[in-house]
Amino acid sequence: MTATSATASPKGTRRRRKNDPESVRADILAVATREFSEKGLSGARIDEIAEKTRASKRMIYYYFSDKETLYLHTLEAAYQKVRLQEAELDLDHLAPLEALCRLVRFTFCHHAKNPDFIRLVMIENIHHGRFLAQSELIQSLNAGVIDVLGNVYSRGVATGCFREGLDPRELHWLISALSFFNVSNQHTFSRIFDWQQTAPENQQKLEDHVTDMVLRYVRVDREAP
Amino acid sequence: MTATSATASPKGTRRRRKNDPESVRADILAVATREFSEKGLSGARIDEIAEKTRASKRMIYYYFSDKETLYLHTLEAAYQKVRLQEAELDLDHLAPLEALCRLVRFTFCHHAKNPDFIRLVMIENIHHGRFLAQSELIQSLNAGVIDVLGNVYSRGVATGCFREGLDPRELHWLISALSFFNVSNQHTFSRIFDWQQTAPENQQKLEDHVTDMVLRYVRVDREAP
DNA sequence: TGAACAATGTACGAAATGGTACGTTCAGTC
DNA sequence: GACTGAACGTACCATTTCGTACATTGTTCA
Repeated sequence: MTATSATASPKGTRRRRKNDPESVRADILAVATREFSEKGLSGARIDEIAEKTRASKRMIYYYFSDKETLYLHTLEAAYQKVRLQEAELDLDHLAPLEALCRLVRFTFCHHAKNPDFIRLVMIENIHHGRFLAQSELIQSLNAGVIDVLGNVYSRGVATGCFREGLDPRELHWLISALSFFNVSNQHTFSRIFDWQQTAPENQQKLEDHVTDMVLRYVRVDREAP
Repeated sequence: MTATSATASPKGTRRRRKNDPESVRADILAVATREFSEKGLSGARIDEIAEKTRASKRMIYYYFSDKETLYLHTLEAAYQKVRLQEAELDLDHLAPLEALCRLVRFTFCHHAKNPDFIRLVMIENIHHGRFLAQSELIQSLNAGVIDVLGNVYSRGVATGCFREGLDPRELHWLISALSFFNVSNQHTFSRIFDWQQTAPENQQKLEDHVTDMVLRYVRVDREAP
């Protein structure tokens, strides 16, 4: 257990400040993530972030220079977090078909479980990806994702259960699209079509659809009997 | 030809104001659409919209009360415009398979051609669809979309070329997801995977993938020879 | 022609907002 | 213990930004 709240102090004693740079920085980043992902770059307010932090506004500028830099760090931290989670997925010991099935289901659920991240990516796209463009960190983080899928795919082609000629990057695009949209457009879609998209039973349906759709697309046409 | 710019006047003559409420309103809405879709609700500035308009800031408030109401009207107008374009699609005279193919390709291209609309929908989702929820207009506009797809689908089931048991609404969800993502995430995807997604040849590839994927999903499994 | 109302221009106000100046306290080093 | 740089608090500033008050011009209709 590390040093905690500086406000907790022996009663009556004049409260002494306790320096804890690491946790202050982390706290700011956590609050900023919530605020930016909720309200966007222009919608989020530095003053509000400051209020919700244990630290003060001064500290935000001390560690992050300005609003846009704070946003960039938020984005980077978010990518780092999700890619770390994804790295836990181990597909090498599975047969290609099962591996792909597992990968798709994981991607779908993983997106659904990280709406903050999805929203940050949406917001970054609204800004034409100009912050992401500044970050070599994010670029490098994501290179591996395609390789994982590429391995599964080529194993499947070798085994004869997957069609030839598909590009892993395009395949990843298809899987991402279906998983991303599930989170990004849940509000408009639910309201327009009067459909509780986020209800567990509907989420299950969609996950099955998406998985099934991808597998049907990649699998070889049914072999003649 | 209707009344035009009030700035054009016989030389030397003291410029007289010409009232043209319809076009002023339309002009404001057009500029607001660009600004909101580019920068979001909180990012767009009323003053900037006013500057880019032939009218003045006063007029914005005169016709649209406040910023949020202007945004709502922008959103409604955008939905109206795209649904009108979609209504031109006539599928009844086509065989189910061709009709579905045509519908998917149309949806994909239509999204690609209307990035402003897509961005507004993204922005609306960032706001949890709370403005869309206020608009009965938008709700009613979209009801028909499912019916069109539903008709094609049931015709296909009747003909025996489509599988049974699929829900038109869920089918629409899948088609939307693939078409929407193509526009909404083009920036991050292009940058992260170093892939010119918007290049014509890649757009063609994606359109083919998406169409093929949907058709494979809906078609009956290959009939035994 | 002249009310009466709709449409428009100009200038301004109050609050919000990003950012900073300046001073104080903490923690490690000689 | 004195010194130094990092870590932090408070108060403040300049600008932006939404919105409005007030005056003026256009248009329609009796």
